[in-house]
Amino acid sequence: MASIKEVAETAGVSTATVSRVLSHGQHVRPEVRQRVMEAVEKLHYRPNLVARSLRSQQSNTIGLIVSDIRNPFFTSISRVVEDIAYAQGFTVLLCNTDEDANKESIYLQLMRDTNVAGVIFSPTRQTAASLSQQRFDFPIVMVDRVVADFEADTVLLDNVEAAYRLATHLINNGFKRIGAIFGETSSTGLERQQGYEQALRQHGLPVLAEYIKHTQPRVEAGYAAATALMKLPHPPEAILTSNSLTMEGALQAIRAANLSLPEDMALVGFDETPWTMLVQPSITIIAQPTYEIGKIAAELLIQRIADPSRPPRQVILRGQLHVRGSSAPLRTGADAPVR
Amino acid sequence: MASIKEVAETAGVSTATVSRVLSHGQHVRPEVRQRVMEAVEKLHYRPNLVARSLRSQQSNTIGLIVSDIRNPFFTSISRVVEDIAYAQGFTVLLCNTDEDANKESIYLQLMRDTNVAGVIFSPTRQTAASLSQQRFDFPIVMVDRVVADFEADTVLLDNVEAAYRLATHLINNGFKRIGAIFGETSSTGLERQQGYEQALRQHGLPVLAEYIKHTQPRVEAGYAAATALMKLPHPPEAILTSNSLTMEGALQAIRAANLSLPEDMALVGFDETPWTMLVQPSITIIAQPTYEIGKIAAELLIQRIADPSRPPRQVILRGQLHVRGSSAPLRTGADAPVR
DNA sequence: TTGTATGCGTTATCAT
DNA sequence: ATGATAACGCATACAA
Repeated sequence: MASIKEVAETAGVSTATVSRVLSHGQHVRPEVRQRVMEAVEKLHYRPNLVARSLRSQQSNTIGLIVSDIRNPFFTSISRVVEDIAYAQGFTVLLCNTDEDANKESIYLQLMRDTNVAGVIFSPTRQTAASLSQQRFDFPIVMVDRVVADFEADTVLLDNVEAAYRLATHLINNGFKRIGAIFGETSSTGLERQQGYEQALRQHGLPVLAEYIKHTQPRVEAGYAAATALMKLPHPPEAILTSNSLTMEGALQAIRAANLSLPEDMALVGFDETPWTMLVQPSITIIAQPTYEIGKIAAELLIQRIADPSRPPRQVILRGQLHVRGSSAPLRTGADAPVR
Repeated sequence: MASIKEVAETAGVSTATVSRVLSHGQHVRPEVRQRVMEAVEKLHYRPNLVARSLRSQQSNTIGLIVSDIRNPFFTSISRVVEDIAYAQGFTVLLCNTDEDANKESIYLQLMRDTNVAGVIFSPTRQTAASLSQQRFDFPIVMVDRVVADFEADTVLLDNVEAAYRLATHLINNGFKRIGAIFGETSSTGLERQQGYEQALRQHGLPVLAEYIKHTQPRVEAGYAAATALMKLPHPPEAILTSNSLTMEGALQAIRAANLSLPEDMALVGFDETPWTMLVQPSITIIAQPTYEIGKIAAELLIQRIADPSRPPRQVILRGQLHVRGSSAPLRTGADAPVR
């Protein structure tokens, strides 16, 4: 690979001039610029980004730290982030943490070592709690999850409201005993639990500890939790899940238990996935505006990279409730179907 | 951030010694090493990876270039690749190309500029055709798709065989008029078409051009193609799709047309996704060993980074046929269900 | 075993 | 407007 030095030589100028031409392009005669460009063409010269980064103390890489790219929510976020990054000349370092605080810490370290321009991060509660005591020399945008006492741009769903709406929908459709499965590792799970409890209380329904499960955001965990719920002496009539992975597990469990949806067990959850509309009945969900979330997060980050002094913003988006068959009203009395 | 120079000073040694301690750790007295380590601790020193990369002319970053991370196949591959990379001290640069040769070329350029250690690449046919005329100063492992006249480690499914098996399964179950939707941008689509045609011919069935659609690997494309197939004067009895995205679209189209699966229209395809087992009837598919594919690709790459002279390997894996309800035998005559 | 000095490929400062 | 040169942080050849 040709270096800037060789370009300078074949163009008959100094490396400084070549650099000027290629960077800002100011203060250089058109004729000289021409010669430089020709040399660049001829040698197929490409600036070495590593050297440039070392010298300029900045880079065009942004880190994306999420728990698992296979979670449809993060799959979608990742795609958008990469899109925006690409459009703005940035490149994306992908990091999966599996909700492991240790891995989060290691990746955060890596971000320092590698001199990234900034990071988009969806931290565990554990990491979120310790973040305020740390200093970073790059901006971090929090996505999906909140971090207390930490000045950072943040993009969130209004989780309390969304879960409240979801639970209220169930209640309005006649469900009274509503089990729930929340993520235990993230602030998101906590907030959604709040919304769920709010809805119950407001409608005079009891909040039962045995109806509330906390799990990792994983299919198997959802399956296990739903199974446990169904095995209760007095099982719930509906299950509310807080992410698509546990929702998937819960659906599998309901099927495995040979219960019919929604007569024997209703099911609602978060996140639009390919299958919520393909299964029958289709699943009632709160769709998160993943495109918007990712887009805003990436844009906030890139803005802050450009202007580190800009005051942090917190963007809170609203989910969209899609009412579908899995939570259809319970029919009782005369028009109830024969079981 | 403390630099190696500061560490050297506070430890009372030269930067060379610090570097030695931190790199191989050879040829240095235990006592001195101790002093250095203490200084490192005290200053919270971390080596600057950019500087290290510039100096050593290598890096710990590998590029992953795929068409779309949202394609479940690539989602899965990406996760495994990142896992293996992490375990081996590498980091992953994620690149989506949208089957766009231009974007592929840009990303390949970026890989050069950024001095990556290697790349895992799933190229379009267009790029694959021009790759043999290019030189890269980093190893590339091809995944999912073949590249002619290019010496590179490659990890593939036996696509011809898999599609052959899938089509044969349909034929054995009594389906004679089998439509198909193949990806038009990749070698994979072509190979699967071969297997499909082989199966038809071998069973004395005609290969009809109007039954074969070529599309982008996208849900909407699958929907459109399946719809076109169903609108044919003499529509097929079954549709074979070559990836999960078009399969999803095809299923939507079949539902929209109010046809019942598999009586009015059978459906089979590639790739295990959450929903193939959740929809009813569940979908017959060839499951690709995505974990294995990603793992082997990452391992081959890392091996080659360590030993560039190792002869290239081509690993061809076999898909697994999961027979499910969407391709259940056609019943005719006495035991046919009332329509 | 340890230190000195050089260079990796840029960009930026300071002359000219 | 252009060039010489230093510096970014590190690793290594060579000398001691």
